[in-house]
Amino acid sequence: MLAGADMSTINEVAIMARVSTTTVSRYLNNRIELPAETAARIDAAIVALDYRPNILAKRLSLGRSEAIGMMTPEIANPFFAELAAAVEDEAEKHGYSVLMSSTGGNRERELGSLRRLKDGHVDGLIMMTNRPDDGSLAATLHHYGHIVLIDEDIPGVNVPKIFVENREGARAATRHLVETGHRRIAHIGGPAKLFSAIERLAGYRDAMAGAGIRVDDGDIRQGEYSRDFGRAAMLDILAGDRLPTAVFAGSDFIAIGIMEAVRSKGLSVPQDISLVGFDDMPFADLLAPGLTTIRQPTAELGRIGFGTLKALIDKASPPELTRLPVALVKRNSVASPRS
Amino acid sequence: MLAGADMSTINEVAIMARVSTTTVSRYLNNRIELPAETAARIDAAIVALDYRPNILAKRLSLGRSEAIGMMTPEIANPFFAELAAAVEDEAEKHGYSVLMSSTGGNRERELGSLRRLKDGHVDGLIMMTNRPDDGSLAATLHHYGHIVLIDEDIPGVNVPKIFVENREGARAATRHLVETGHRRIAHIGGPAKLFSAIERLAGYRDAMAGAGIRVDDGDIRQGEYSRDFGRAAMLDILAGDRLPTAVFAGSDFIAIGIMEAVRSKGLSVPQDISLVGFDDMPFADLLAPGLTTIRQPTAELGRIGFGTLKALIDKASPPELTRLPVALVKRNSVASPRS
DNA sequence: CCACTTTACGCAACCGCTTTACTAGCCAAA
DNA sequence: TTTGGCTAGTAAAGCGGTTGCGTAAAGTGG
Repeated sequence: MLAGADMSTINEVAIMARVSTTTVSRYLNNRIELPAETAARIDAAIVALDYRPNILAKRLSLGRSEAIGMMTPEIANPFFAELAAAVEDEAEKHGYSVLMSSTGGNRERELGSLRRLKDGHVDGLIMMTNRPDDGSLAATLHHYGHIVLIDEDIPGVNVPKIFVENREGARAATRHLVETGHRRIAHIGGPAKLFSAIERLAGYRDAMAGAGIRVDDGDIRQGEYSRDFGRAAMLDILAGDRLPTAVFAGSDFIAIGIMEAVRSKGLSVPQDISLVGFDDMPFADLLAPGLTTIRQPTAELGRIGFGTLKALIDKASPPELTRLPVALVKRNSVASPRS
Repeated sequence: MLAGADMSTINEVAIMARVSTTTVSRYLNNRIELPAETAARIDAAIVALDYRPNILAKRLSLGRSEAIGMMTPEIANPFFAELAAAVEDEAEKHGYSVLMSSTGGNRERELGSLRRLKDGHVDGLIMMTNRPDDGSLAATLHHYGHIVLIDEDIPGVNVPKIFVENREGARAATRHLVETGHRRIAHIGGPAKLFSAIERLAGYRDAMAGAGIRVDDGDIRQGEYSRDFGRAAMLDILAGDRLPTAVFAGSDFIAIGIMEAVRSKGLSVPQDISLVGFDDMPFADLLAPGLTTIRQPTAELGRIGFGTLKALIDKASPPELTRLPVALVKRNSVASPRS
């Protein structure tokens, strides 16, 4: 049975219930109170006809699509996938559908996503990005409504934003290494211009300063949040003379690269090098050793993201900025330094 | 600028171009050929007014939503995420949106997904499942149109299906172990009633038979496609007396569990136990050692899945069954057995 | 020059729901 | 008796497209 085939309409319900379509519509949308008897007749008609409102008509009439868009750089990234699942879950509860769109960091596709918003495919958009904006996105965004930024900032954009406590998390990660006895701790982090990477670096510096340790700038490397960069940066560090005994990685992907580099030199984690990551990707505990890392409240991020967007759509005024706490997850990639 | 705010309509375009809306509509949908001059007037009006058709109106008028649904058990599973990305990519090219819905294997949510199809939220549905159906889903599905089954079968359902060569892949995996010198090869696979697991087991038996090796039924374990089951099953095997020198795992998740079990007994992969997985999950090469496994053509599965669904929607007759080839990916989890 | 075919469009109904503006009927208070 | 205020609805105009019929004007063959 295909939609539209022999679906009954609100009009048929009205006729059978001996009222007008207006009444049925109002009744169904709780915009009127009817005497029990009338209501019962309508209910009966609905059941008898197996009536379900034609959502396409409803949308046109209301001018709303009852769908939101979700733009991620890469849906195949487990972090985004988990986030997406949470958003979808929450959206469903409120009668919204979710249109995914992974841009692969492609400007064209990002604009395509925005066009869908403009063209009314969706009522709002949850945006995620993973690379610094040159300002062009920020400039464009002003022309659109109902946008929420999640996880990563696009500076200069005036929309509600939801981030995690990057700085606090980085501080906790670094402090954990310090408390385990490490003094020489390197940091291999994300893009120097990327919001989250900046915050994480700051947190690292906080903790080092707090412990009274001077940071050698050669122990800080910034690049992509990727495994390849992690490997390359670590190899470079390992090629130096005075080696760190621990590394705080700006992401779990970077951490994996670091592990590879360490191993390739015949060293091992955590015996020779302790390692803390960031993100708690689903694979973090599949690794050997399990990766000690900072867990982001992914699902929470998604839920709150949707809630914020919905508030926007409903003309409420959600908070401009929400920060979500992170937590240190201890596994087996950290040990005391060899004395 | 919000959708609906001050968007111009087809009528305004018509007036400005001094034609009727009918003509504009037909022109835009290539249902009419107009003299160059008229066409130019319409084009000019469209540009001048920045006109873009109201998709909500179009959908109502056409009775189509120009969206498809995609139902996965778990979008956070990287395999599904990759598949989803491919589907979305292909759908976008054809002007379709994709509504994701991850059911978590929950019957309620599966039915919710189907309801969306019935209610016209979407024009078609790509279904994935990961557990045996008791027949109830199969029974329900007959009432719906435009459904394509992907990756995993629901027996008794009469819709186009797209699977990978499970049996052939399992055969290749097992043969690879045999060729590396193994004779005693265990198989820890998925649910005994699940289509893919059955096929993979058959492929394993094929290869063993082909090599003239008798299979001891105690070397075959069936359970969930999960890490936990893999670990438990492997521990059980390791607790026995005559140990296999290699294991063919029904999925990469199972393989990870196996690795853990092997390690927990002080043994190692591949020195003591060789291991081949199935799926080539993105994390397969993050592991140490890298997991030799069978790669599924995930993106292809998504692309063909969408193509097949679109054919269905367009009243074409897509093939009832499509099989996609798989390939052995050699990494470092297989070695010759100790002599 | 007439009948006939194209060419180039237009009229108006329709998709199914929402919503504004209005009313018929009844009761109570002045 | 009139005025006013409920209660329980209704009629009809959208929302912005698509499309089955039609038709006037121009071209064409005989």
